[in-house]
Amino acid sequence: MATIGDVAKAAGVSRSTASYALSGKRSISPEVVSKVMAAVEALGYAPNAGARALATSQTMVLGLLVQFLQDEFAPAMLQYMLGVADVARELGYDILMVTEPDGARALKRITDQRMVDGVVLLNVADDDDRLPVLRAAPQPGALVGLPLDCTGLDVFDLDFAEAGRMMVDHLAGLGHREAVLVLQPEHVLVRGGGYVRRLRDAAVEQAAVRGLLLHVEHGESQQPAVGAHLVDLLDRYPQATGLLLHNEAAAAALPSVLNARGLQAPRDLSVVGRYSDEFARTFSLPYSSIESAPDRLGRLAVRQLVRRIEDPTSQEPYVVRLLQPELVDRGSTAAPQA
Amino acid sequence: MATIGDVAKAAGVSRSTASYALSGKRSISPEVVSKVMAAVEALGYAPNAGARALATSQTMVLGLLVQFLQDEFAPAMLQYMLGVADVARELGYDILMVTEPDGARALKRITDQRMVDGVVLLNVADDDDRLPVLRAAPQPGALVGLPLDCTGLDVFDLDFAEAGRMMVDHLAGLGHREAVLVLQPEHVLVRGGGYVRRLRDAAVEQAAVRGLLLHVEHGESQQPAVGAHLVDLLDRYPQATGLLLHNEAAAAALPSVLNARGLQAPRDLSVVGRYSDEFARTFSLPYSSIESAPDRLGRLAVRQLVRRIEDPTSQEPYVVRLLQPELVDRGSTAAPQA
DNA sequence: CCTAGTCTTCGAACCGGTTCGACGATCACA
DNA sequence: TGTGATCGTCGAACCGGTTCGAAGACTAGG
Repeated sequence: MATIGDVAKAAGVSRSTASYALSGKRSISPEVVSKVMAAVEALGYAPNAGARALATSQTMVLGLLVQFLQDEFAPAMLQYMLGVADVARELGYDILMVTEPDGARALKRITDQRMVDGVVLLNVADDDDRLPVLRAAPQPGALVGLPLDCTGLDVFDLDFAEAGRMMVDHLAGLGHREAVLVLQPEHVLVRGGGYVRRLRDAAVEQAAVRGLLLHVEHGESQQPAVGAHLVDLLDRYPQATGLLLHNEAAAAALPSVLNARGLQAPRDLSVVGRYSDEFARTFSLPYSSIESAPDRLGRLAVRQLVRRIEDPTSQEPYVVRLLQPELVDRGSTAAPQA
Repeated sequence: MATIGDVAKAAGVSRSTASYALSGKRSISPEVVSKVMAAVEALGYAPNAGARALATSQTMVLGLLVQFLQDEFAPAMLQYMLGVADVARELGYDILMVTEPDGARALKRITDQRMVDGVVLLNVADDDDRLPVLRAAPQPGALVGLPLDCTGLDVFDLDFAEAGRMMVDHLAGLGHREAVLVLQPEHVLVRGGGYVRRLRDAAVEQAAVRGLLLHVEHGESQQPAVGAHLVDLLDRYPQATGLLLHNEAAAAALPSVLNARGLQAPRDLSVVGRYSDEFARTFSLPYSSIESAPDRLGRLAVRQLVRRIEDPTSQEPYVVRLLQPELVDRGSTAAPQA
């Protein structure tokens, strides 16, 4: 494989001149530049990433830490990843994907060894054990998911509290007086999934304000338990005219459950979910939902991360950006029947 | 950040001695080894990946080339990726994930720049434009997906022809005389998705052998077209008692379609799919199916790839391994009603 | 007592880039 | 005609590891 030394020799110049001709960091005469370019072409030269990383202490690689936790919905994670990968490439970075269960150790490894210039953490929990490692690392990091303590980090997430309020307002505004809120499994909350708590608490509070009787339930995440649980809920709350779903698996399972009972939304039940449009299309879900915008979050996180990488001296304060949720109307809600 | 020079100084030895103490490639006295270890611990030393890559010409990173093509089912891809990532880490490798639409160029970039020690290609098409690049690269590669020309590469895939035969045999064996086979969209075949062709041709041939009247149809991949198409099929082939699905989106959409018509499997229709068990659980699909074992394929590919990386002189012949499909019985087939 | 061999350790070179300081040539200006 | 910039290029050092050859100390054997 050709090195820059070979290129220099072929062009009849020194290594440093070849380097400057390629980088443009010093002025080099046009003739020399074109001779160097010709040599590059002829030899098929490509700079060695390791050598360049050593010399510049930049790898042009971003770490992407994903965790595929039991009880969380894997396909949803993919959308964050794709957003991240997309915009990273646009900005000239490659992605080192790390899926190890022990995220803290993996993070320590890739930052200590200088494999990456920065890191994006997905699936951040309230009290995520990766955060102390990230704060101690010399590379900057960006989070997708809001932890309890955000100091020293750029954080991006959906405003789940606002999402909870929106769902409640939407149903209350249509005149509903009783509804059921199906959350992620309790598991997820206990493990530190703060987004579940934030949506729940805000929904409960807003329900009180609007005079909506709201039954809060933790759902399941795997079939057939998801379906059975939904059936059970329909039995237990026969008065409820609204259903709020903060649980992908439950949303995906709902059509069959309603079908089996001969129920239709919005005729018999108004339904509002919280999932991405992409998800809705994949599962052909006919329910209005609050868009969770995973790819947008991933993109924002990378953009901010790269800004920090490329201007390390910047005193720009750390951001905690909570995206304003939007309700996508798919016509699954209406005023309750008299 | 501490370098090996700092470690050496702290331990009172030369850099080379420190290196040998850590790698164990030459015998070093136990006292010196423990002094070096202590220094490593005290300084929090971790070797710089770039420097090590430069010196050893090994990056301990594998490239993973994924393509998220329109009309192909994205969540299915995730499972291949997870299998690959898992076993790579077990073997000490990290994963550089590349999702660029122009896979050939991306592959050239990461191999030319020596960012990876080897490459796994997912989603390989009949006449994949990444293959010439891979064959010309100095690093070995492994494919998941069978192209037309396998020379010089290790290839892993499900035996789709056998899968087609198995589906047909299963229904024919139960006494069915007429069935519909729903394939991936024609798009996928035209683009070079050989697995569609292989399954189809084998199914058609076996249907002739077994005297089964088989209607071959290309399905859709997005809602609501998928569902509409299934409805249309039920109308067009009222005599068919069997349904074969080689199309994830169609499988996912089928429950609602059957429900809406008041049909049940296997009472009214025998159904056999071709998707992974993981997929079946996620979508709570009650249909028997041929397991496509994506994570197993990913794991096999990485194991073989790493074997090649670690023994580059090996004359071991290239393998083309087609996994024997297995039918997972979920009770959705029965003898046709008289 | 001398020599050959073993065990540890060290110094130097190398991997392939980037970058700094210096140097010679050219040019404008006094 | 001498002086000071400016331009283009080169050599050398450096990034942080690994590895080879050699050298010194010590041991064993003749």
